Parts: sequence; structure tokens; C-alpha cells
Amino acid sequence: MNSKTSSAERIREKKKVFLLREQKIIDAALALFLDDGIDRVTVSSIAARAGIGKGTVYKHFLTKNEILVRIMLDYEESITKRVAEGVALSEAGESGAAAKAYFESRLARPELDRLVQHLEVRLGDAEDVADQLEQLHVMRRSNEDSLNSMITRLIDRGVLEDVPPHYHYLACWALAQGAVELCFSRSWNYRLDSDDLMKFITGVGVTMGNRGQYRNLSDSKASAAKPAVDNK
Amino acid sequence: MNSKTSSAERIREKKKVFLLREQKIIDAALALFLDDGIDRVTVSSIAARAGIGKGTVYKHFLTKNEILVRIMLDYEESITKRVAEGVALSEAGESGAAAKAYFESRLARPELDRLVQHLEVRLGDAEDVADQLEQLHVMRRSNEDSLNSMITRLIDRGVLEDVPPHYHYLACWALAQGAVELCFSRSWNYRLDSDDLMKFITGVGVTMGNRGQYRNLSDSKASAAKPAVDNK
Amino acid sequence: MNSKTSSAERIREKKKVFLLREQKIIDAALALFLDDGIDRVTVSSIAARAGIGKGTVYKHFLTKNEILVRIMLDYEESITKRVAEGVALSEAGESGAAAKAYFESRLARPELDRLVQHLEVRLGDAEDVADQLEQLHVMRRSNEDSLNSMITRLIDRGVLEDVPPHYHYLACWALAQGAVELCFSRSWNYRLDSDDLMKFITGVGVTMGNRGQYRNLSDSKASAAKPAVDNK
Amino acid sequence: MNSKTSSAERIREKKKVFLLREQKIIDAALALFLDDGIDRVTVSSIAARAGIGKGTVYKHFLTKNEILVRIMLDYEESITKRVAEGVALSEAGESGAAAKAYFESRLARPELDRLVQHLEVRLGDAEDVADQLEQLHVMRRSNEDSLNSMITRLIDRGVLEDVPPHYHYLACWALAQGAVELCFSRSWNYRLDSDDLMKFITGVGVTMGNRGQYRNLSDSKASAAKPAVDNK
DNA sequence: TATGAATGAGGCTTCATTCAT
DNA sequence: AATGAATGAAGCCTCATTCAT
Repeated sequence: MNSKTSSAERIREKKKVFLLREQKIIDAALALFLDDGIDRVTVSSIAARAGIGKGTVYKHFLTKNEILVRIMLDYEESITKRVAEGVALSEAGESGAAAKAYFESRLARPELDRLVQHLEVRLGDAEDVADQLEQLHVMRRSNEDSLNSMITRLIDRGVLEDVPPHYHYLACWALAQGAVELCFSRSWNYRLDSDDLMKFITGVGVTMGNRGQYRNLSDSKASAAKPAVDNK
Repeated sequence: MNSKTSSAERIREKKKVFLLREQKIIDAALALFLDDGIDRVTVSSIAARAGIGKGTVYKHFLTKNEILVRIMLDYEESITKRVAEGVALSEAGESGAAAKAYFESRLARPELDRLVQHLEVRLGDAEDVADQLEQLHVMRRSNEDSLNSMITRLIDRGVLEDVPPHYHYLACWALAQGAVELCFSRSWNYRLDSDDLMKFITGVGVTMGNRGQYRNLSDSKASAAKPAVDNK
Repeated sequence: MNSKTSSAERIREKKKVFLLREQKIIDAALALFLDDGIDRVTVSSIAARAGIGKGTVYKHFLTKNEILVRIMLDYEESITKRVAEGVALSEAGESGAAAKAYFESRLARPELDRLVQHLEVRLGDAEDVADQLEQLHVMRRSNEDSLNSMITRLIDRGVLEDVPPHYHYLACWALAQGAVELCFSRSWNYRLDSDDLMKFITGVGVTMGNRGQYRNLSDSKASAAKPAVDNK
Repeated sequence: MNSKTSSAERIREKKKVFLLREQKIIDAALALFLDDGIDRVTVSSIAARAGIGKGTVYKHFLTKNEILVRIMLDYEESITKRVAEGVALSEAGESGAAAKAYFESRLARPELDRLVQHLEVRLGDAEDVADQLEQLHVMRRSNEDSLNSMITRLIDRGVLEDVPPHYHYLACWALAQGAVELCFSRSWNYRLDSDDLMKFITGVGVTMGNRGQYRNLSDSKASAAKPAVDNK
């Protein structure tokens, strides 16, 4: 009996150690990606930073790519969670809460968000992690239904421009995506006050698509100059 | 006299052929990048696609990276040109023309715009081509002055939110950047009607930052929730 | 306790195997250099001759050049050791022992000595291995002090010509250097009896610079013709 | 008649121009070898330095190697000539004149002499210039007969040690060879007063092998210490 | 005749993955 | 179970030589 217990204990213990090490690998990889750039990270360096042997990494991940997707999945999960909270708030009446939550969560650690963006590009259509990538997309789309219904409601209430509901959150996604990239662009002189700048962009994101702002481009010449007035 | 002429002719002819071949290389590289993904393109494959020998590539470009920057510079040039036209229009009174030109030129060939974005990341801080990259940034910044004064005027006229002028065009940049990425994101179900979606986003871009839309996030709880109310 | 021992054993065993393989690489490189000439030796061929994979070579040496310096250092070490013994003998009274040891050690394997000379030239000022090359020179200079004092003593005793002490060992170095090259020169018909020839040269080396042999070249016309007479 | 003359003139003129250009190529190659090191010289760079096209180089030399041998042959010729003069002097009574001429001609431009040494190694047994290399060796050996008879006479007169005559000039060759290398060795601290040092070595070379200095190495322990005394 | 663009074999090096210990 | 030495495919770049103009 005792031996059984201790054996079960031991197994549980081992699993725990195993999981801890897995996390260690991911943390090491993440740190290296952020420090050195995607290109310069090798499986060797990850193992070294995690303080384990290179072969051990392959006990946890079948290929190097799996480490990458894992980082992406972990990140996406955290985003999804925060957005879900925002959506709940929105449905409770705060119309902008979802968008705000979305922006804030993606801009909370822009360097990480950007890394995930780039990892995704890098993976391209790697065959070995096709499944996990699909999983990632599923995750991202998981909010679509609730977003759609939320936005539809806002449209019905006249808050948002009456366009297909996904236009709104795709625009949001695009702006957030670009905002993250903006944090690291070398093409601009201003980068000091990025905090306030990000608040401005978030503000734009939260209100973008509000009624009265969408103009068909064909007549934008005439109307684009005066939307502020029109809204009154 | 005749011989002189023909000799000069010949030299000009050679230069033309040379430049044509250079363009051939760039086209081949571009096509491969778009078809196969950045990683899978090798100097060999570029040469093969261009129908020339591997060594010939190095008569035109000192390193592989130089091909990449060249693609970037060519693209940036076309963007810069179109934006300059838009800025001119804006100053002639059409307040949204600059932003519109910017969006339209970047969204004209989103796959190319995206490629350039990724090439830039890939290049990172490659020591060869550091100069050309700087040149690229200079090019991008070249519009800043005219943008700044244009926007300042719009702010003075009360069209745009009174924030530092660069907030406006950086937000624009971000949205365009994200919009491009959006075209290729596999995370969303809707991708059929992208034309109209892009118009919507362009519309957002053109009007973003117009007066009355920016709310300080510090009190966003209170205020962000109410634009919907205010609008009624 | 047993496990500890065996673990330590295993580590030691591994190190031994590792070092053996390293030696294998060096031996393979050495053999190839001597057989095929410096130019024709590639990392691939070294690996093949050592019976290992190309990549394995890079577990032991960071660059190809490091293999070269390693050969040089190993050789220099053996020379230095033998010369140090000779110097000790010299100081114990046998005035020519140092020079003799020097010549004998360099002429023991002239093909190897020559190889090292050429490797050094080939390395030129390769930036990798700059450190190791400096180490090599340090090693060579390490005997200078003891040589200087030894020779100074011989000069004081009237054995050697009274010139700056380093003249003597530099002349020695030069003769040895040339003697080695002589073994492989294709410019001369006689090469059969090289053993006896080398003894002759060694004899020259051992006695070169002994008193009465140095004539200032400025009046050599007059005097150089007569040492034969003087000696009688 | 006039046309014939002018045609012959023209041909002669052309040949002259052709030969001048050939010399230009050689000079360019030589300069580059000395400036940049053997490895870094390409056919392209030679052509550029000579101010002609790369293809033109191949009108004068069938392969790159032929340029190298040509440099070697030119140099050897100059040495041979000077030595022949020295030999003549020697036979006129100045016993050391040949050796002295030899040393002085080789040490006159040590960097060039060294270059030729290295070129020879680099060429190894290149098949394309095997003939010319043989020619080079023939040239070097061309003096052997006169050297042999000259030295034999000196041996008979008791000036030189009674060993096979070629021992003497091979030792000379070796010392000169080493002396040249010495000029460029990085292994020694002293390199300032090289002029005087070279005179010392030349002195050694001129008198090396004079009677009384050669000791069979088997009994060198006993005798090597006292030759100076013995000679008196 | 002089040219230099084109060629492609061949060199060095990196790194994801495997597998024997 | 953990390790890390071994592997070799694959990539970038150089340069002697050729040949069409």
C-alpha cells in the first residue's frame, strides 16, 4: 500500500518536474528570441539557456517548430482570455470594453506580440506543426461568434456603422497589429512618448467605425473633411 | 564619326542589357519570394528562375541581402512618390487626400507590401546593406516635414484632434501596416469580400483622429462607454 | 559509491575518446597536407580521411584555420622542448649543444618543419586564430632570454664572434630554415646523400659565428679572399 | 615598297606594344602580390591594376599560373646573371666573390625573393606550368658545373673543407633562403638593425665551410667548443 | 583585337535532428 | 531518462576561365 502510494506520488512528482522543465524550455526560447532575434536562436542555445541537454529538448518537443507554436499558443491563450472578459463587459453595456481589452492586451507586451507575429510568418506552412497552427486559428476565431453578435447589437443600437460586423473587429485587429509593429519601426523619428501615442491609437481603435465616420471613398473628397461636424 | 557613334551606341546598348538583366534578377527574386516564402528562396533558385548562372547574380549584387534591400527600395520609392502626390493634393485643400493616397498605394499590392515588411524584419541589422537600410529610412522620413505641416494646419482648422501631429500619421501607418497583414491572416473566416473591407478600413484611416474621437484612456471607463450615448 | 566511480569513469572515458578523435583529425589533416599539398586539402577531405562527418570537425575546431594553427603549435612545442634541453646542456659546458639540438630537432622531420613554415605563411594574418598565432610567437621567443645569456657567456669566453647575441641564433634559425627547404628543393641534382649533407650543414650551424670568421663586408674584397691564408 | 615598309613597321610597333603590355601585367601582378599577399590577388585585380581588360590578360598568358612562373623566371634570371659574374670573379682569385654575389643578390630585395619562394610552393606541381618550372630548375642548375669546378679548386687549395663540392653551395643556398625568410619572421623581437644582421649572415655565408670548421657531428661534443682556438 | 559579362565547380560553415551511452 | 557527439544537407560566396561582341 505504502509502495503504491509512493509510486503514485513519484509519478506525479515526475510529471511535475517534467512540466516544469517544459516551461523552462519555453521561457528560455522566449528570452532568446527577444534578446537575440529569431534567426540567431538555435536549439542548442535554447537548451543551454534552459540549463539542460540538447537531446532533452526533443523529449518535450518533436521539432524546433513545435517550440515556436507553443509560444504562440500560450500567448494567444492569454489574449483570448482577456478579450473574452472584455466582450463580457461590452455585453454588460460598456460598448468599447471589448476593443479596449483587445488593444490593451496586445499592447501590454508589444515585443512579445510582435515576436508572435513574426514567428507565425516564419513558420509559414511548416508541415510538422500544421495541426497546431490550425488550433491557433481556431482559437482566434473562437471569439468571432460572440464578437459578431456583440457588434451586431451595437450596430442595431446605431452605435456602429452599419457594415458587416466583422469589418469592425478586423479593422481593430489590423490597427492593433500595426500599432505593435510601430513600436519597433526604425522609420520614424518620434519614439519617445510612445506611451501616449499608444493611448491615442487605442482611442482610435475603440471609436473606429462609430457611426458617421465611414465614408464611401468615392465621395470622400466632399465629406471626409467634416465628419466631426456631421456627428453633431 | 560613324565608328564613334556606333561605339557609344554599343556602350549604351550594353548598359541597357545589363540593367535589363538586373531587373530580371529582381523580378525573379520577387516572384520566388511571393511564391515560395522568404526562407525557401536561395541565390541558386533566383539565378535559375532568372535563367542565368549563379555567379552572374553576384555581378549585380554584392550579397544576397542586397537583392532584398533593392526590392525594398524600389517599392518604397513607388510609395513615396504616390504619397507625395497625395500630400500635394491635401495642401490644395482635399484634407484626406494624403491619407487616402497612402492607404491606396500600400493596399494596391498588399502581397508586395507585406513582403517588404517581412524582408525588413529578416534583414534585421545585417551589416552589409546597413547603409541601404538607412537610406530606406531616410526615404520614409522624407515626407515627415510636409506631413507635419499639413497635419498641423488641419489641427488648426479644427479638423483633426489636437495631439502631436505625428500621432496622426503614425496611426495611419499602423492601420495600413495591419491592414496589409490582415489580407493574409489565416485567422479569420472572412476573406472573400476583402475589397470592400479594405475600403472600410481606408475610410477609417482617412477619418481617424478627426475631432471628437480621441478620449484620454485614463478616464476611458467613464467616457469610452458614452460616445454611443453622446451620439444619440 | 560504485555509481559515482563509474560516472566519473565514464566522463573520463568520454574525454579520452574526444581527445583521441581530435588527434585523429589532426593526424588526418597532417597526412593530407603532406600528401596532397596545402591547397588541395579541404575540410571535407580531412573529415573523410579521419573517417568522420564533416560537421564533427567543427565540434573540435571552430574554423579550418584552427586546425592549421593547432598543427603548428603542436610542432613548435616539441621543438621548444628539445631546444630547452639543449640550452641546459650548453650551460652545463657543451657550447654547441643548443645549436645542435635546434638543428637536429628541426631537421628530424623536415617535411613537417617545412609544412609548418608554409602553414604560417598561408595563415598570414587570418583574423580568427590571430590569438593562437601570437601564442606561437610567444612560444618561439620564450627561449630568447636563455639563448641570449648563454651566447653572451660564449662571447665573453671568446668562443663566439663579438656581435649582438641574437645575431648568432638568428643566423642559426635562418640556416635551419633554409636547410629544411633545401630538402625539398627541386632545383638541385644532388639529393641522395642528404643525410650527410644535413650533418655538414648542422656542423656549419654549430660553428657559425665562431671567432675569426666574421669579416665586415665593407672591406670584404680585401679580406674575404684571405681567410684561407689567415687560417694557416 | 612604302607600304611594305610601313607594314613591317606596323608589325614591329605592334609587337613592341604587345611586349610592353605584357610587362605591365607582370609588374601589376608583382605589385599586387607584394602589397596584398598571394591569396588576395585575382586575375581581375591584376588586369585592373595593369589598366587593361581581364580577357586581355589571357592573350598573354594561358593561365594565371603562367604569370606566376613568369615572375619567377624573370627573378631567377637576374640572380643567375649576378652569380655568374661572381663566379667569374672567384675564378679570378677572389675566393668568396661567388658566395658574396649570391647572398647580395638574393638579399637585395628580400621581399621579392621571398615572394618567389612562396610562389614556387604555391605552384606545387601544377600541370599547366610544369614545363616552365622545369626550365626554372634548369636555370638554377646551370651554374652547378662552374660552381663545382670553382669549389673543387678551392678545396684543392685547402681553402674549403674537403666535402663533396655541392655541400658548399647548397649550404649557401640554405642560409640565403633562411636569411630571406628571417627578414619577415614575426617570431623574433629584433628586427631593427637588420642591415647589419644581414651583413653578419652574409659573412657567415662567405666563410662557411672554410677548413677547420666542419666537425663530424658524432664527435662534436669534444671538438665543437674549441674550433676558434684550434684554428690558430 | 580587346573586352568583361557569364559561368559553375568547389570551398567553408551552420544547425536541426538522431541515437548510442 | 538525459545527454551531447555525430551527422550531412544546404546555403552563401569566390574566382579562373571562356566566348560573343
